[in-house]
Amino acid sequence: MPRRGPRSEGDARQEILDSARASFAENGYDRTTIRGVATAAGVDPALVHHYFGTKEELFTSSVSVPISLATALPNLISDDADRAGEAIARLFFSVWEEPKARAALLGQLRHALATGKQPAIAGFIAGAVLGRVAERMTGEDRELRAELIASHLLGVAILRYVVRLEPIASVEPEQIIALVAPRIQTYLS
Amino acid sequence: MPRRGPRSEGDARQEILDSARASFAENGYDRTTIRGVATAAGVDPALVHHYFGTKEELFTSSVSVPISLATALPNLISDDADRAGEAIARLFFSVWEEPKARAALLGQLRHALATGKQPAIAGFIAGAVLGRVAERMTGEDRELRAELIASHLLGVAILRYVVRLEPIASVEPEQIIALVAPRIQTYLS
DNA sequence: GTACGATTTCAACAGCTGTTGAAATAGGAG
DNA sequence: CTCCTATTTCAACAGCTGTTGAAATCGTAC
Repeated sequence: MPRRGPRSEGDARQEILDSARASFAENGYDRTTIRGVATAAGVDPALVHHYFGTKEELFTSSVSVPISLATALPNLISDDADRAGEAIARLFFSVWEEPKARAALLGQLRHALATGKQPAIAGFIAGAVLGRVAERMTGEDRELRAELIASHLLGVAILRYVVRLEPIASVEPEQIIALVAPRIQTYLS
Repeated sequence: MPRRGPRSEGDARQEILDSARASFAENGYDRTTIRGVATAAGVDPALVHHYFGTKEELFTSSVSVPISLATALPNLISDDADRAGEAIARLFFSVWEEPKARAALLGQLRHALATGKQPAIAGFIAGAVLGRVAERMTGEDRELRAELIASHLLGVAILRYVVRLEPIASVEPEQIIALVAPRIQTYLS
């Protein structure tokens, strides 16, 4: 079945993307090398530059996986206000426990933490999550309380997925949800 | 007044230490270069290696500032159990709001996050803080609840001092304490 | 003054990095 | 077969990195 363009398109390309995503998540941005990614993918370093341009573009391409967070969040709060905290916590883990999304989020998180610049993480956390949550909140210090919710979940993600501190790293998500959800709930109202 | 050894000891040495601490806190470990530290201190790069050995040793020397956390924590919990959450939050900010300690902690935090290895941050967070807190706690999941307290404070530190997300970055510490302390308190008992 | 030790600098090494341009290879279209 | 295009590799560049050893500078003791 002949087609226009390369027949095996996306073969080596996909392997490069997967290797890059894994390395960015595991080693962080600075310690990820083009040569390392190429070797892990079994190709020449120049091929990485051929498909994706610079290292920063490779990073953007590899950690950009569709996250259903932004669209799902508003419903959580408006639907059942009493269990919104639990719903947020559950959604948080449903995303982070998926291997591919976890690797992508780890890459973005470590990159934002390494550079320390707002644009990277502002569009990541603030834009996608915080804004949606704060919109539906009421009372004083809406934005600050929304950021406190984010800070708690962010800290959990770091201790569990980056630092892998025990026992929080190996415990079942439900056990964490049961503990965190009530505290999130008190921030919401 | 002649003394044995160099009379101006600790002059350039101290400037190197300060420049290194500032750079590790501002740029992280990987993006901190010996040449950059030397230039900021107004000395030759070789002098940095003369006083401190390798880059890792320079890092250890510059971010090791005495933190009063470990000794102060046990008292906080045993003394007034009802306000232990507030006391912990207040102690947390009393350390982080001091510029020199903040720079040192930022350096250690970014280093631990960049490498992702447990030894660095395990001895830092788990050893110094979590152990002391968990010791005084009662009930089920002591360690997990202690780590959840740590995760919240860790997230606050990252959003406020690393990412500098508004409004949490510019708000008065007391305002954050007033909101965070009650949630910490519920984790304790 | 000379001598000596600490402080500081010069110059350079070997290694790794991102990146690039040209060359080689493949596999289907005509 | 030949041609063409896409895929892939080779070889190398320029730059920055941590690190080192020898040389120079400085201040004090004698």
